[in-house]
Amino acid sequence: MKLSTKGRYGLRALIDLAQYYESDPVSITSIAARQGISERYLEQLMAMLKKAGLIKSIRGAGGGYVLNKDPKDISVGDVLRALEGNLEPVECGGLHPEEGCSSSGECVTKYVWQRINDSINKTVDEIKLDQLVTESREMQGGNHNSPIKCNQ
Amino acid sequence: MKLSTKGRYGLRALIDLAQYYESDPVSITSIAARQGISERYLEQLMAMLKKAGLIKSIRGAGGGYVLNKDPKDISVGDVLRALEGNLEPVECGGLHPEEGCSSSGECVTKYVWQRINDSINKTVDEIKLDQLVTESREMQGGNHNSPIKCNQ
DNA sequence: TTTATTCCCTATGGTTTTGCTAGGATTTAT
DNA sequence: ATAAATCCTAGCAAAACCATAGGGAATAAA
Repeated sequence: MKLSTKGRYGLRALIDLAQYYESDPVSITSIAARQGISERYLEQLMAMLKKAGLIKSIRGAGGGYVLNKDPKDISVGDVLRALEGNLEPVECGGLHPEEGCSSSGECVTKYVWQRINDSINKTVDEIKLDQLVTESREMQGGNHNSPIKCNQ
Repeated sequence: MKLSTKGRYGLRALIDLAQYYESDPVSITSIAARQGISERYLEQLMAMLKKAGLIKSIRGAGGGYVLNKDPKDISVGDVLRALEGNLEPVECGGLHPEEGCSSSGECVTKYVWQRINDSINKTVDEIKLDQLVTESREMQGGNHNSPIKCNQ
């Protein structure tokens, strides 16, 4: 029941990127340095986010990544699902009739999984990147320039 | 971001057990047979549930397990946490000051993880075993005696 | 045109977790 | 005694996780 480093690092990277929305492309090297993440690993995460249409890339010197949408139109859910697959702790066949769960009719836990799945998706979809950028700017009003050492 | 078989099987087992609340002890063998779970594996799950104080055991012939509390006082959260550890997808140091996250001050994602954690815990704590037992009885009003083949 | 910078793609390997299986000990009703 | 149960520990194969690594291709600047 844990979110992997994909989701954790990836969200941090995308919040970082969102701070530069509508300015020059941001390189993996710079994001990795600020966030304390392996460049090579971050590459793979960025590829997934690109594939999901959340960011686009500019190749060559001076290139990097930029957001593909306004930060207010990207939810934490979009980011995490792009990196982790669906966020549902239980993929119950009974919830998706087409997958045909043989005991869907007499299954009680089905409703439990449904409620958990819904609550997670609702929660992450309510939070948009622009809110996080704002909060981040407020925090960094002070003058602490220390690099982020947080492992989350 | 998946619930392991511990949580899935264990919850089913405990709902099963809750159907026999205030009657004779129920053996692992019978629960395992009804739920289609390995006996030997279920043993280990029951040990965890016992350690958490949710059930108690009666040893020897004719023994088995019984709930240790009224089903209305056991939440799905109690069961899942007993089996999976905490249900928080991200254990962020910044949320538990005593663990001392060095970048807690400037960390934005902290609030994201907090909201996800809270929503999951809230959801699972709202659902009590007695509700599930009731729902289960309503479903089985029909005459479908088929064994459960659901893998959840 | 050359060179440095940057993203792109694929493969590989160590570590940890998961999902059991197994053996044998202990307790209790008959 | 015997059978029916729980209890306790160990072990292991498969999968998932978390990177690391090598080389290629595109682009911009010198």
